[in-house]
Amino acid sequence: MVDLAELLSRRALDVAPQLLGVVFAHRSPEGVVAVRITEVEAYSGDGSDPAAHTHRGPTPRNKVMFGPPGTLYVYFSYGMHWCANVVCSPHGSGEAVLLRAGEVVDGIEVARRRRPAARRDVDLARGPARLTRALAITGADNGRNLLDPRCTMHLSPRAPVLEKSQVRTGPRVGISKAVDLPWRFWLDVEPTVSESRKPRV
DNA sequence: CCTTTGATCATCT
DNA sequence: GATGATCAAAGGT
Repeated sequence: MVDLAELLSRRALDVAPQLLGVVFAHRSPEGVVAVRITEVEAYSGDGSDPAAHTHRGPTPRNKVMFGPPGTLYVYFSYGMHWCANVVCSPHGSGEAVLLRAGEVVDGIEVARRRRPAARRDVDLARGPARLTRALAITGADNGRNLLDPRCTMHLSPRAPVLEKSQVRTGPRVGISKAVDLPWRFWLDVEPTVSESRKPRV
């Protein structure tokens, strides 16, 4: 429905729900793995979001988050995991959307090999670090731009039309500041989003 | 189903 | 020196 470059030219809070249903594909020597995004979180760079990595200004780690829209911001978490964000607009504002979960829609055999601990296929990319592992995203990919046609990773150029009732919102996960802001978005009736993380309304 | 705990280290204070 | 945008295994209910 919406052109990708145009979509990413908006604020993270607007971009986040519109990334739901978009397919993230990564081709590598092992083959292509593609994931349909089912859960995201917005991190705002306007100073209103103390949970954002950019809240205290640029550092060596977060500098790519201040880059142009479409940049992939990948950071190392809890001493062993990678998590991936898509940088939003305006350029330099430090806004991004964290990719939290998805459904593997292509390359499932490769994804299973990368995620041997997953007991069920819905667990392959359920969780931000599981998603990066299924897609083989690491710190080496930090700073790549998804809008660059030469990039081995890309988002499907058009987002699907979603029923408004399909998009749910709630608090973000795993943070200690701004815990009440409802800036997490996910697709309802989604087995790739943990039931315990779907607050009742 | 749920809760607890260990793993493991870059980053920032 | 403490924290953290996490995960998986283990044990309890």
